[in-house]
Amino acid sequence: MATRSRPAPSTALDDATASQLAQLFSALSDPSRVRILWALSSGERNVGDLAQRVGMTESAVSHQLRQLRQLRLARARKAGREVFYALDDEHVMELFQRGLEHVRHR
Amino acid sequence: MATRSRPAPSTALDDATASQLAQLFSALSDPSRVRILWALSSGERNVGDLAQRVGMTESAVSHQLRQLRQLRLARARKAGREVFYALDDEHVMELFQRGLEHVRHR
DNA sequence: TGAACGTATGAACAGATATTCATGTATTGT
DNA sequence: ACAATACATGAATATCTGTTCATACGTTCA
Repeated sequence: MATRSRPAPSTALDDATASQLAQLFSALSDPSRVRILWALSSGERNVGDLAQRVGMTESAVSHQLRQLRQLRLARARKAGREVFYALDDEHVMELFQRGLEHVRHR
Repeated sequence: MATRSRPAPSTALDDATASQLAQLFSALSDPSRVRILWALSSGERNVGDLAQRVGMTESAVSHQLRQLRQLRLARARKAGREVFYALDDEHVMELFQRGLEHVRHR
């Protein structure tokens, strides 16, 4: 059996990249946003729907969604007077899965 | 080609788990901690060494290391008057890799 | 056109967080 | 025993962050 190799960062991490990484994880560092993103994992949702699911006011949800949009974690699609939000890519859920492994594995 | 399936959370996310997830990501949401953890990825380091590498005071590093210890992201090994820190498991670097994919992929 | 609806936005406030500074504790060397 | 070293800790402070509240904007319906 081969030795289990590390993920191997191999290279140095410059300040800018460290900040970008931190910013990304920062978007996932709040329970409300985690629940919003999780709710989006099952498909598009509009703001009111999200607000109801996560138990927040629409305003609070809207504020958080803006942040998620800016970090390209969620994207918006306008339809009439509603705005449907969706995950922008699969990375978020992958991060959640990894995170859950750590949390559950204590 | 088969349809690319989602990571599929499948189940609901209770508040406690959402908070735990958020707490984990919160530990990775600061540039200083990111750099500390990254420095640890190449092996054990003592506090002074870390402080020098990331350009922080030993006190500041020590404060952050406590947090990382409490969240089981880093562990300490005392040797004489030095304390060597190391990553507590591989999950962190896996999360960093995924995070970098997102950051670099825009 | 006017009212109702869905969402966004800005200001304000409360709570969280990172760093600094001063000090404390344990260990080593003389 | 004393001084120096390595690290930890608590308090204080400045900054950041999430929510609320009031309000504004765009859309639909009557």
